[in-house]
Amino acid sequence: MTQLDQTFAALSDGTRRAIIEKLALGEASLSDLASPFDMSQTAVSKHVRVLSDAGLVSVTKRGRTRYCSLQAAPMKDATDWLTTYQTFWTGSFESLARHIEGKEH
Amino acid sequence: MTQLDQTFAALSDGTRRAIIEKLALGEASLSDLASPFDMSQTAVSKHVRVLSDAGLVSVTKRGRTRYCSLQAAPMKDATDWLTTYQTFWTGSFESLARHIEGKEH
DNA sequence: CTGTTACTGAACTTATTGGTTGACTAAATA
DNA sequence: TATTTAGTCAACCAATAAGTTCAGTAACAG
Repeated sequence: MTQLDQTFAALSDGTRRAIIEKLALGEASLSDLASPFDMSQTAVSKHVRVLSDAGLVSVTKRGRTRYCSLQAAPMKDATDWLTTYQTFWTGSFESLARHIEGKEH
Repeated sequence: MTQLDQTFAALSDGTRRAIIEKLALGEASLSDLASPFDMSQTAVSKHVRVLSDAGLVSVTKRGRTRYCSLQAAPMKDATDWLTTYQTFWTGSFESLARHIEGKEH
């Protein structure tokens, strides 16, 4: 699994995206993150582990509480990959073809 | 699985991203897509199936050949999700917090 | 008509995912 | 000190993913 693989895989689950959305508002503890969901805290803890393995979230322990916060870099890479091909999706196909062919020599 | 789940899951595999990169240059047959990879054509066919189930690629049959081409909409949704939170990653946290809180009333 | 090419489908294997429960450690509180 | 709270870890389960092989269909080429 490459970094990009892990990032997109982490984003492919609605629970994990909801966690990211909440963390975008600021740091949160694991129990804060878990409370809205209809699943065990262990399950949420596992989702956070997936996010942190992918480097999207960092976890720091203060007392008995773990605080989670977002990490920018890997998600920026995913955004960059998508926006490169966005050129195609928005219709300016020819310029993208030139862009990609340009990389190959 | 929601549409966004499927889109991100489809993008989480390097082989599938390579297929998308090739299709960004234009339509290609399944055998064209399969040839660069060190795996069976059946495996590549399955990857294309994942992409087409997610709506990222459309397949049309002409004669005995299947031609694949990119579909914009679902990937744009993924890009949109990411760029919403990009506001955070690029550092302008306060404005994102206002943006998200604004959606909730 | 015969052979080859372009695929699909079914059956199978192995690994990973997303969830559970129960037992545990560590920190705060009464 | 005793209890609750925050969280992890290990074991387990069912479902899915990513690959394989083999057999088959459909279309083109000789």
